[in-house]
Amino acid sequence: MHQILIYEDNERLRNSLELLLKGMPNMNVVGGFGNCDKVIEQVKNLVPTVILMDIDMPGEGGIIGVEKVKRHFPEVFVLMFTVFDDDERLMACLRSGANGYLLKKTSPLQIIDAIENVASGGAPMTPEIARRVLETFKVERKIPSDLGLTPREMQVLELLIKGHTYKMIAHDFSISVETVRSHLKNIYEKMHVNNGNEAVAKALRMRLFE
Amino acid sequence: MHQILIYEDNERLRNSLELLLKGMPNMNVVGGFGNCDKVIEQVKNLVPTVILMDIDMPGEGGIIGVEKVKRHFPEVFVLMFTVFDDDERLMACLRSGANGYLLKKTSPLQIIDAIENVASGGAPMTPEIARRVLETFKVERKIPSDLGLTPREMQVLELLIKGHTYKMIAHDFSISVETVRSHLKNIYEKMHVNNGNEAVAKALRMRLFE
DNA sequence: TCCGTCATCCCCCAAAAGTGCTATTGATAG
DNA sequence: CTATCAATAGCACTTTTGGGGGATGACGGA
Repeated sequence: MHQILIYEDNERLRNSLELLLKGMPNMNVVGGFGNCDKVIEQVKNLVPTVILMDIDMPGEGGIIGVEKVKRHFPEVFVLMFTVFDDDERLMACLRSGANGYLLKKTSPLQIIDAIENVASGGAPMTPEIARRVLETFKVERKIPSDLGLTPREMQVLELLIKGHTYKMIAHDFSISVETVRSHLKNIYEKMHVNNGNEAVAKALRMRLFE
Repeated sequence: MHQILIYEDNERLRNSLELLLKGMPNMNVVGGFGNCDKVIEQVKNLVPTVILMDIDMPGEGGIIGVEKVKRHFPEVFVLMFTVFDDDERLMACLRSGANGYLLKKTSPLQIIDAIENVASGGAPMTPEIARRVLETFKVERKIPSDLGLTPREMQVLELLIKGHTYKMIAHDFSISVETVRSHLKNIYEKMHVNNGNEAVAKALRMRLFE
């Protein structure tokens, strides 16, 4: 039996949802609210297993809502339910740990499906959303920007990032400090930076290391 | 009519797939191979619209395969199809631009579905895969880890990351170098690091700045 | 009011880093 | 065979950094 809590500011829609879900034999709607202002208390009291969460609500919206819920009750499944489909909000919800993301044009049948799905550990998304999530991965792929650093230079840079001094680096590789110096000079030149701090920042931002 | 190309080293499975897909009125299997060694040529000659791609194959596997295909023919949909479900490989495929990811335990019906889905711009994933993709997002979420840095200290650290020297920072804020020094000392202590490079790396890794 | 924190400033001093040169060796590519 | 390049090393010199002190005024909470 799924215990469902609904956050949706449009009363008519909220009522429709309640009706829809109550019509299912294995679903129980434990509550419905128009904003997330008291979401923590409400979840504590009503102990839902799945939350249907609208994004755009007066007062605290669904993005703050999912954050709060997931921070305090990570075991509760949160299913975002919204008309919005901009990447900004989508990513914000996903980062906050939303378990699924439905667009409001989703059919009632699919909503039921999604609830079953999320409750059994899945992550329901409309194909459209899934596509955009994958798109993000591609975008996140960092250009294998080639600075032309030699293998040795990469090793030296790596230790520099770890906070090692020239002396320590020299010792680690059993080479002279002067050599480390030389490598660093070349590294700085290739990276177009003037000191270690900048090089470290640039290297990490380019995802040369992680 | 979907033009389908199959990469799968298990011949029996490959034949089953061909049979299955050929049984559909709107699908045409244009070819099937046991590895990706000549994937570029093959795609060029057979002009598929959708590729079913196994990951583990002798010679060039599916990960190299999807990379090649997506680099040369970004418009062709690639559907990974594998027994492997480790995060490593999954992410590698997604980053390379795979359009969907199916586990081999997926039912024939779902495979048909997935092909239709991917061809219409969706991103079919098993619920299990979708869950893990979302999981990745959560992990990537930055924890607002609190080092207890004061506002001023944050400003100083920010400039340090930009590669500014103490002197430049002092000038930027119209304060003395000694003050910058003091701030940095406090910053290093709070961050438990011993020098600027380490501080820069730690700050960026903690996503204190971006 | 007193205590803690923040931001500011100062001194000293040693260690580390950065700059500009040169130079040798071995491997590799043309 | 030569030219290039990676890796090694050195030296001289300046600037920057880090660690150890200590001090002041302002502000805010207990």
